[in-house]
Amino acid sequence: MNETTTLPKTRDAEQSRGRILDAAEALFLAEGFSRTALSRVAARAAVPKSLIFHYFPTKQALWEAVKLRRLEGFVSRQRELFRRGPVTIEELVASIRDYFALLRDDPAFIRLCARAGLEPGLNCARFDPELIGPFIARLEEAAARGLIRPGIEPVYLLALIIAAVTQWFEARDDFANWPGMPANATADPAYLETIIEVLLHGTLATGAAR
Amino acid sequence: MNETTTLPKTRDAEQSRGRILDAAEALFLAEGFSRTALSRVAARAAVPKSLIFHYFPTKQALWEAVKLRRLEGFVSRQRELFRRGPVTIEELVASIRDYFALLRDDPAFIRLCARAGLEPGLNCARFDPELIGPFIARLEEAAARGLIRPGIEPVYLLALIIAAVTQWFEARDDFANWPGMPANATADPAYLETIIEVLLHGTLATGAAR
DNA sequence: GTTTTAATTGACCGGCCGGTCAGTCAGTAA
DNA sequence: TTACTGACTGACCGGCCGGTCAATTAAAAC
Repeated sequence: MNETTTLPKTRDAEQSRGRILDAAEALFLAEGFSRTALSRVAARAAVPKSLIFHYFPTKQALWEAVKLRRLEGFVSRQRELFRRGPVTIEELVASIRDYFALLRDDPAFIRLCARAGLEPGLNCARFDPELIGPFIARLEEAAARGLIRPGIEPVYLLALIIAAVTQWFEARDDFANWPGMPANATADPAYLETIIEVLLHGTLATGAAR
Repeated sequence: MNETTTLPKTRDAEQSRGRILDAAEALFLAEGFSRTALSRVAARAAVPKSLIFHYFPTKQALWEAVKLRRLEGFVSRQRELFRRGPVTIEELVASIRDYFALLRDDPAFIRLCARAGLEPGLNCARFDPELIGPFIARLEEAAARGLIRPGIEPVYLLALIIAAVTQWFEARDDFANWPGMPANATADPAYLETIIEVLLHGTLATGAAR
């Protein structure tokens, strides 16, 4: 009967705020912004609804806060990953693997990107130009060194790489219905190896193949 | 003053239904399902709100009808396109070009896929297994004939191709912000040619390159 | 011309939901 | 003790929105 044991007895603003954000993130990602009633967010966070308005002026602001929190984590990891662009073939391959793992290990982020992309304003899928710029520059450098076959523009090559990885996770459930497509656990690495194989052989100048 | 001239005086069920579907599609795609009030759909279609319920039992049913109508058109064209899988290299390239053009010329469909993909139920991006099956079979045939380099599984290759094309249009606006990325009109064909180049050279067995 | 059918209309409703507000309560510093 | 701050609460509201209904009218069937 006494359910107050689960509730935090001590007043802890940070924790309360965090609980609200957790609940909101879960519900927003599961059912979308408009279909999530703040009353349900409050229920899930085990706080009265009005407490939400104590921390966030409006429902929209709560959504922004949710996005911001997720985005910060992702961007920092992404930045870490992309800071040094690839110079050698091995580094290029490693970058692809890292990015693949980044998305694979954070499935909620994919859904958040998809939801956010439909709305005006912040778009999580967007890479910072400062982030993507150096990466492209390194690719152009590699092209100048004759590593990449002439005629292949680095911008589009990078777009292709990112598209190949991103779309895999966005449409994984569709692909899963294809005849001959195994379960995720085995399809993930198989797809990764395949695209690396294709991209490398399709990109590298003849003679530079590993 | 007299604005009834724009309204259809004659009773035409099919036309009324069509107007409602048109208005609903435009608003649903622009703002999403939950955020679109039926009153606004009615206003845009220039019919009383209750007429919507004459044709569609519920708001959800209206959304399903919108999806179905778009999907039918797309699927029939897609089916037409994919019926005969590629046998020669030229046909494979032609398939990629066709699919690219299909998405490029129907931007609303992309957004519909994105919106629908977030909801349980019908998923537009999904290809029929009966549609994808023969296509994969042809690719496997080509692999058996030694046209495709060994070690490349046709399932993943096809996933890569579709991912490359689909994601380009889903994230075009993000890519547009990259340094060195031209406007859509010029980026579209350039990207298409690049991915064809990469995919072909990455896929074909040595000696089979065009 | 009469009957039947179906398209069309506007008035109306009940419930839900974002947001408000007037306060209470727990910690804290003097 | 007291005064004060800010976290916290629950009751409440106004409006919007999906959905209903009874009535009306144009077309079709006879």
